[in-house]
Amino acid sequence: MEMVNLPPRKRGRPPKQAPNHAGTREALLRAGVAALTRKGFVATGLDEILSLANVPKGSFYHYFASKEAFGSAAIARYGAYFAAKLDRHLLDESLAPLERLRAFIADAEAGMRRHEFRRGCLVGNLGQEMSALPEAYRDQLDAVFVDWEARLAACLRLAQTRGEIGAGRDCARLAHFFWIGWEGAVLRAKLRRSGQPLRVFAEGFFALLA
Amino acid sequence: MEMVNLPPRKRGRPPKQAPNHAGTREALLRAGVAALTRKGFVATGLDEILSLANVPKGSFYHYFASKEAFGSAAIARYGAYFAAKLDRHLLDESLAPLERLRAFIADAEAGMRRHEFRRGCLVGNLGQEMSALPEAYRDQLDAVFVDWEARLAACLRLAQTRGEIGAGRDCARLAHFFWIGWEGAVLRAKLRRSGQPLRVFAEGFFALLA
DNA sequence: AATGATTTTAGACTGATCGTCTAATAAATG
DNA sequence: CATTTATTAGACGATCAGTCTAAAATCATT
Repeated sequence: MEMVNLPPRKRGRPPKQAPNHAGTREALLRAGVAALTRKGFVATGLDEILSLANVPKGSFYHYFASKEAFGSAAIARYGAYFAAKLDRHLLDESLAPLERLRAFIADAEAGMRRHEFRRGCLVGNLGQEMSALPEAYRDQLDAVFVDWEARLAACLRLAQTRGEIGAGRDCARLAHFFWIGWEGAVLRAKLRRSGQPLRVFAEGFFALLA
Repeated sequence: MEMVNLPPRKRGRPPKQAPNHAGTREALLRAGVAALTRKGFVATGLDEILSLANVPKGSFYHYFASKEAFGSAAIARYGAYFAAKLDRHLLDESLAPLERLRAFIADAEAGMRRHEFRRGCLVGNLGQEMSALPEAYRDQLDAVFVDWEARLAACLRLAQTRGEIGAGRDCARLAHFFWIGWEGAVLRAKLRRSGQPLRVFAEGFFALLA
């Protein structure tokens, strides 16, 4: 865990000088993302997030209007965090395009292994729970997938111009295919506590490109 | 919904002659499978299952030791129900092997559409929730996947003997790949309320076989 | 420096809902 | 008629998301 035991929060208005400013809100979001990535929305209680972040309940409702609003912020945070991770690999000019994708996949597996395959994908988790969630999450979750797909599609198109993928292939569709299956692989990896499903899916995907 | 408004249950031992309510346990399981398929384990309250099945709360704990035991029975029930559905298609000798798989996929999509894409796969749902579930579910859920994979692998091997799949391919691995990705496709179909992700994944899978 | 406004934390409290359990009831059994 | 077996009614304590009041620490104004 990234326990960050900061000095205990003090009551009252914080000093303007100390850039501790957004610290509490940040800590809540970090703890929330971790919890939602592991257990999903419904199974995660506020108290759990609170004690994980070492923040009292009164603060939570100062920074967020409701659990629903908090979840929405957590989705946005995770989507952006993951998009950055994607770009770090997919725009890495020191590698050939498809090698970048492989690097991302290896990174993702390492990340899951680091947490003993107890954490999955926040977006996948909440997508699965959608029937029990605020309807407003639907479009937000879908938009995150669309964003990730666009980043992957760009990388695939680059691979295409370099002849690593046949000229006739629809890269947007391949990217769509990838994320559909990838979420299934993450689910299965969590169930089996193993990176093998990730590798099986990746191998199949690359075979499909060839 | 399959509402079955029977006469209200009476207290005490039921008369042997009138087995009108011999199906209490059945009704609970049916309602439970429907609820778990839609909302997963954590988000499904007992009261919801109870009112859906028109069964009083006291009865629940007569037939099941706990919610955990009930969930386990629901997994078994769903696994068997789905295996039967799989066999109905994959063993259909009036079709070529790969056409059988296509028939199953079309059936599954029709099933999801019938419920407006609000229900997904019970095993996928609970797999995703695993971090918040009784640890005993893990092996049970995995075993269901292994079973489904074996049935698909047999069908693929048959296709292989008829030349529909290249002789060098590992059918067990292909079947594994299929179920990994299929669960992702179901997840996505539920999120988008559309059968398109199912078709995109299926198309990719068949392209992989060719 | 004194005052009042602003921002944040403390944590008890509420009503709803959760899973579980005990006692009561009704038929079967001998 | 007494006992056993099968089933249900509803109470129970725990926990949930969310609210509210008050206290505390700083800022802004003078």
